[in-house]
Amino acid sequence: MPPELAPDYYLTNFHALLSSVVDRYADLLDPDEHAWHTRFSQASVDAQCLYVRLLSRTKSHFRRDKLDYAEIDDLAAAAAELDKSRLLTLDPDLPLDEQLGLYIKGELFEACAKPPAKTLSREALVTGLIEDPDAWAFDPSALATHGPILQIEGETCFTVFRLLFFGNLYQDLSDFVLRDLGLTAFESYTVDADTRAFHSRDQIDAHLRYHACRAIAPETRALDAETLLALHSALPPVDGSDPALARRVGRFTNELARQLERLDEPTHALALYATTTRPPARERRVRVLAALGDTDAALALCDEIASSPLDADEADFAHPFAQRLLRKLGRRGPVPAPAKPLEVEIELPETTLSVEQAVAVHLGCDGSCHYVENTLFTGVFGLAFWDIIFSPVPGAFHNPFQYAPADFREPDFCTQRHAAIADRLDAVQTRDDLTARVLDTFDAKYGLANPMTHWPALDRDTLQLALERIPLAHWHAVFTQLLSDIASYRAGLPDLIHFPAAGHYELVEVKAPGDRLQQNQLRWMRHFDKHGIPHRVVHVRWTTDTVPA
DNA sequence: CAGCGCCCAG
DNA sequence: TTCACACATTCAC
DNA sequence: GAATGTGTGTCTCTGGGCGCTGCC
Ligand SMILES: [Mn+2]
Ligand SMILES: [Mn+2]
Repeated sequence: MPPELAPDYYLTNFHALLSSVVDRYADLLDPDEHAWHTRFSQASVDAQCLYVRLLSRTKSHFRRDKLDYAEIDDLAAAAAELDKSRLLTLDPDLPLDEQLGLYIKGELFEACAKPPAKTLSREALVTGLIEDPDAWAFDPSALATHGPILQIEGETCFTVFRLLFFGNLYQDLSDFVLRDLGLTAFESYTVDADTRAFHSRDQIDAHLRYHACRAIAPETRALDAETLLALHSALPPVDGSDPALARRVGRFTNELARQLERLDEPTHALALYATTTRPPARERRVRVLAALGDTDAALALCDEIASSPLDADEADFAHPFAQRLLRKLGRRGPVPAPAKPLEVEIELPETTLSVEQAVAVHLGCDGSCHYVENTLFTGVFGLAFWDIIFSPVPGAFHNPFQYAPADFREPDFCTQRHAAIADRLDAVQTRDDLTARVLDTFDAKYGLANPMTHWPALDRDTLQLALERIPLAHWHAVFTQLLSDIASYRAGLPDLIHFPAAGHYELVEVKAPGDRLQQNQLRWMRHFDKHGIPHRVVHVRWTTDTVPA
């Protein structure tokens, strides 16, 4: 049973957000934002309530006759007050399409003296009204009888406050509610009061510009070349001082450039890719250069990537691609095939289960077999290093609603915590050490949001069995690889873990007919080979029903 | 009137 | 604020 | 075999109301 919230819960949360931002960032707020904050603070409680209610909703315009909040006594008075303090605008001039959006289909029909057939869809009705309002003798004043329209003001100010509070724009006031209802739980790390996430107004504006660009084009697949280039030039410049923004801008740039490739604009795509180092920008540049026939440039860039790869994908890409390119020119011999993992084939009757589950059932006849994919090893990793992940490194935690430290996705996340990580690896000398730490953390932290352990997918008994069967050296080898590049190695782990009745264990990657090993799966298997971690690929062949029933 | 998608509240 | 994986298609060798 | 695109399940918290569509 969820706890009950106070009737003014949302106002309390809003105040908490505002004062946190003003306390921390007063010097970075612009005059508009200060004035907005002052006007809100001076409003009556009823007016504040109404304002926060409306600010929490997705649209910007509301019909007053549709609003009804139990805790607001005189809604009309509150609206009038907000209008006076310019936090709302009563009856704004609205473009017809936005105005029509506030009324249901029946009301729109009633506003037409000569309405079309009722079978007309809402969409067609609205389109028709916009194209030719006179055709159906549409009378806008008939809509006004439903009462005044409220337009919310100051949304952009609140956007800035949200950005400063959360560090992003996808979290909002509902995060407070979800926490207070116990629906999400965050680790109680120490929030860093001394290190600010934003250091200058320019930095804030850069984030806002990025988010504005992103908001214009949620689907880059639909855009033409001109729009893609315009969007790119509208993006804020990035330098090394704001890696979080650089990551987002880089990601978006790659998306724009990839679409330019699809539109057969390779030169423009190259230019965009060249503005970011975020993978796979360099890999895409190599491919585009190769396709354009500029082999020398492609090879040079391959060398650059190979000598300083930014992630595992880059490392795996550069050399083989360069070899293929050379071979095409007849400059080198064939590429030696990389070592192949142990592969076996089994025959199973078709089932309604997924192929992974079918094989799990089959192998489970001997001992037990579990469909864990990435969840087991990443989950144990998260538990073994839990306190280090949430350790109060300067600038890691800015608000109580983070599932991970701010720098978790940065390449230097581990180097920043290197000493603690090395100590932990050192301190875990026996399998019992590891088991105790992992299970204790599992019990103590169960359900808390975190970046590595996906609770619903992690079964405690399976976890315990894995800790009993997998030697410490193997855990170490997996942890070390994850630590080398968390983003690249958090995926690609085998589908199943098999615990035969006789003891030991084996990791099993299942492949249905037509499916093949992916790059990240091969990468892990190379690592398993190196460390003697038992694994195999099971290819399934479906039994052909030759015997009639 | 069932089914859907969207929006909202807590 | 997706992401990870499987599966389909196309092309080239 | 390589590359690309697409689909699916899983995430975000969940139940309820509303507006709309389409079928009977
Ligand atoms: Mn899988
Ligand atoms: Mn598989």
